[in-house]
Amino acid sequence: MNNIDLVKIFKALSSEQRLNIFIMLYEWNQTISEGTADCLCLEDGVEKCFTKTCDCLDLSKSTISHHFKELENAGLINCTRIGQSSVCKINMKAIQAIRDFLK
Amino acid sequence: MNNIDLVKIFKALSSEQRLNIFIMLYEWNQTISEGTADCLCLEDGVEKCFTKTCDCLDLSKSTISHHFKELENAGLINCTRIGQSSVCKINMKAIQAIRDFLK
DNA sequence: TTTATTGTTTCATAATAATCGAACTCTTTG
DNA sequence: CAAAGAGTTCGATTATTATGAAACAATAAA
Repeated sequence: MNNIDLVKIFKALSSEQRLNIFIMLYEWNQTISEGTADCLCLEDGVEKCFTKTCDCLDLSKSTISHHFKELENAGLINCTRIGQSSVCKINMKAIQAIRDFLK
Repeated sequence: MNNIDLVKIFKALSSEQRLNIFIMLYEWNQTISEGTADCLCLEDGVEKCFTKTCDCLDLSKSTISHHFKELENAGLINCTRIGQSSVCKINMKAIQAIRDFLK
């Protein structure tokens, strides 16, 4: 993990809205691994993460779609589409890279 | 450490130049704690960090001054002036906050 | 096969951030 | 005290980012 990658990660988390989105996704993923999720969970990811995020934030879906893309480009999440649902997974390697920062 | 504080930290590290500056400061601080620093070290910080940074980067000192200020505002470093020298210290609490991210 | 639903992409705009030169303050040195 | 050195602040410019409306594609439902 070189500096450029960390810059991409830090940049992705440097907007309050995107950090909010990321934290929500992270917590939803946790409820899945705990088995307490209140949603259908496909392929170990959060189902309908996009819709759920739109419900939680006062932003247009267009903007939220842009934010998802930035988180994905930074390698923080992986999103796929299953039917009409967007399924979203946290990339724990990126999290680990943050935790290893300057260690 | 709430989200806002993390946003400030991530924002401060989200520019390639500022991340470079921060990593240099971090490493200079380490040479001090190892006792291998080649400079006079005042108050457990890096002496002449500003001048040294200006020597390492192709940026105006005005711009570098702004970057220092942003790192300081984010709580990542603490700078003081001793004589003509700017003395700079890494705030390890901020580093720890990053490492604790979503833990 | 229409009609919703879900999300993406394009385009434009407003807001932020990065950068630098020049003028400035404070400190040291001659 | 004059001159030089170390950083800061101000003002302006350029580059980047955040945002949303509208058109779009893909899927599901009626």
